[in-house]
Amino acid sequence: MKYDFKSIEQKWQKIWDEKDLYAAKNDYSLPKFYPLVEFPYPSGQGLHVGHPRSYTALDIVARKKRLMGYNVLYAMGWDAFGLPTENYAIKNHIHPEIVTKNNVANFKKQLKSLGLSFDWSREINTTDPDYYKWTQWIFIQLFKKGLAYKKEMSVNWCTSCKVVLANEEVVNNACERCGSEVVRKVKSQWMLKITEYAERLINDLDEVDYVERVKVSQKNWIGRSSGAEVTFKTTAGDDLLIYTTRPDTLFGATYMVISPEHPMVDKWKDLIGNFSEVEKYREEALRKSDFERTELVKEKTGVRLDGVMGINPVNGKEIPIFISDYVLMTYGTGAIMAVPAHDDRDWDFAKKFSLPIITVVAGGNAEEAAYTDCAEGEMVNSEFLNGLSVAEAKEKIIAYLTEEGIGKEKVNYKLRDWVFSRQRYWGEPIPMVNCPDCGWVPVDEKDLPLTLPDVESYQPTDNGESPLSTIESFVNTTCPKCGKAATRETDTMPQWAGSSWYYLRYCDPNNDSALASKEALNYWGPVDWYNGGMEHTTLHLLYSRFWHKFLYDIGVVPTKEPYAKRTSHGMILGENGEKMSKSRGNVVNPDDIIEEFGADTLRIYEMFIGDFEKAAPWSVSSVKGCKRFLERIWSLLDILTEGEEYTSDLESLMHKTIKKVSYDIENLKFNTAIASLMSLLNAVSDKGSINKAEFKTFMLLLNPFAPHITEELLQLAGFGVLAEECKWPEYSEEKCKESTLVIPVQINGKLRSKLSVSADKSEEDIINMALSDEKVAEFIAGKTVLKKIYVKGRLLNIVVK
RNA sequence: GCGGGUAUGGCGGAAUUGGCAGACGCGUUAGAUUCAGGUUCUAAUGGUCGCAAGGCUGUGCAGGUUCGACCCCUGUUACCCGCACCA
Repeated sequence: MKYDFKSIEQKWQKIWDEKDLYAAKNDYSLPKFYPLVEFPYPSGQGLHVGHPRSYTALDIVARKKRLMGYNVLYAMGWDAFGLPTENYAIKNHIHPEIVTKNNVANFKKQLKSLGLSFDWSREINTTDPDYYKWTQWIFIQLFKKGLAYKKEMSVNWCTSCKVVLANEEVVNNACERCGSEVVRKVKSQWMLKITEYAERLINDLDEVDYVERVKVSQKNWIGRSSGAEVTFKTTAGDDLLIYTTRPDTLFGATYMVISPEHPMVDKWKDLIGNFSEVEKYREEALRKSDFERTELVKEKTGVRLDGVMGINPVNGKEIPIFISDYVLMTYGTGAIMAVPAHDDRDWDFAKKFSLPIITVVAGGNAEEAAYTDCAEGEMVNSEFLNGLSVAEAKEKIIAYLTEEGIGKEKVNYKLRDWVFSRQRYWGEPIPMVNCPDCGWVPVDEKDLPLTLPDVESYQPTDNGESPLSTIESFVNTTCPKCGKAATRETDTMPQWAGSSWYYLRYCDPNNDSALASKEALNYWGPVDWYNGGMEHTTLHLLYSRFWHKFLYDIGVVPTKEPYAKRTSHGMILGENGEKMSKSRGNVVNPDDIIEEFGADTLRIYEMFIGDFEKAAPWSVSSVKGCKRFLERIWSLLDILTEGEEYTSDLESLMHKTIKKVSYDIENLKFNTAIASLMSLLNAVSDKGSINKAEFKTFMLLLNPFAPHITEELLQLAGFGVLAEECKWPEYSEEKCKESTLVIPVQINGKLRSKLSVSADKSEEDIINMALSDEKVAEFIAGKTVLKKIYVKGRLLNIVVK
């Protein structure tokens, strides 16, 4: 009989669907397991072969856990708001809702053809008003707690998308999505105060099981540094507040630098002798993009403010003040003290402007370079700090500054607040009303969802306002508080909003009185295992952790962290080793692979392709190899014999394979799990027969990877049950052991012989056997045996001279 | 520049975490089956010397620790990813 994958896969997908086999049970007494994969943006291009890598991996975990008796919630949905859909709608004059609907239908068909065991009854869509009702509800809660606020600010404006971008979405001063130039523009924006959670977002990483590189990138993104804020007096009378991570070096501060945007520059206009020069520099700096600023990294620029001097608070010395674009208004206080002896940037700057360099930590050579890595050094030239270590000096100076009232310990973060407004149509309307008397008032919660109005044109306006601003019936409303005429906010939310809490909705997707019931959240939360791409490890992960923590604070969710475990898969590259893209012409369409080789082959291949966490290039011939493996599995039917127990020559291998596959699935080592199943197949082929007990175990081990063919084979072999009704095979540690061992014998670390011994032989026996072994004897003849090292069951090394 | 990572056959990758390097798969070669192509089967396959038994050598490079190093330490090179003067 031929392996007809097409009809087999269709048959079983239909059966699974009809039996609703993978629906998570609402029986909260069962042990639960909640795996999660990032829900896709349903783009017009359809599924990419990268998607199934993640989905199949956790599908394997989900299927295994079900066989182990867990109640598993594995669900899928659509992160469907977003620019590409809107742009497509504008271009083709089709409502984004229709575009979304079509794309979703296509994605769903594709996902189903992969045989993924999603609970489709829990499907969600961020553009569904029943869903975004709760996205809006969360926003209102944030507003009520003072975590959403409006701010007039200079924002990144994409000249092509005509939209404000978050800092995080700007890459090299170009728009992350379209690559166009980004310029600065002042707008009033809704902001979310994620910075208030910075400390907890770092600290609570200790409580979760994330792969290390993900933790590191979260920490770097938040960027905590601890130091001190110090007040410097000036000859102008005004104070300058600076931030430093090295307050211990205060005696080495020989000048100050403030950001060109610093408000004092204007305030001192009349005092500054060279103001026209200063103004010119400032204009240049403002015009420069961040990218240009970075390109100038080698050469420091700046202008001294003539007529104003800073005063070092610890020794009263007057020091010059400069403006320079290497100091950013957006970080710290926008002003620094410069210690050229112990900071590279300050050193470069001091050299260029011939400023004094005072060493305050002994050990370096201030003439050649800044001595920055000086934690071990001893303080010098620092009056009451002399002789102390850097750490002691830090402590003492902070105590001194605090006592004198001129400074205090201070922690800073690179993390900035989240720009939450988008001037686009295809997003969740921000549910706020601007009342001339009451100010910003949230829409009454009972009036949620505030739905997107139906419009003709989604074109963004040239002045940068949202398309919603042109719809009077939407804009004009009454104040929910006082009832007077008022206007609505017309900006919409960013795509990150809907994806920040979707995993909560899966727990209870149809609830219309809460985002999910308490019982459901208590039972399912937190997500046990979340897998996704490395590209989402800073933004999406950080935003959703922030929202989750907020929801925890207001008593909505029971856990501090949303995801107990987070892993990341590597990218699938084109056959040429480059990133898959249309322009490179190396895109592989999963539909074609399924059509030609079948879903099981695609699943096996994507899991076998290499280290799950690393990028791997596509290879058509390897796909064929995986198909060949399944063909050989299929022909096991021809050599199937009766038998209720494992046969003695396969018993140990069966147990070892169960152990290996079980371990590997839990540890992201799908490639070696498959390799061990291939080895088992080779052993069975060599033997020429497989009995029913062995066959059943084999099929169950393979089932999570290749569910269709294994269901079919189990049925054909007369088991007559769904894999789902079976138990995951168990192994015994005792039976993994072989009765005879092969002990390699080394002489001076070089392999010289191998001994085949029964497993119960003692160390002494083995050494004696080795010494009388022909080859060993040859190599030790005429030499003195110095040492015999025996590693139990592993190896024997004889050291001779 | 900073942070993280990687380097193993012709290719993708294994190596129980200091104990037989190259599992498993692809590719290649030879043979069998086939009218032929494909499929399937059998065998070989890091390099090198050798008719062979076997020897030597081999995990980016240079050292070191160890009975023993792909694995640990020091230095170095190349590449990939992230961040961009964060005081």
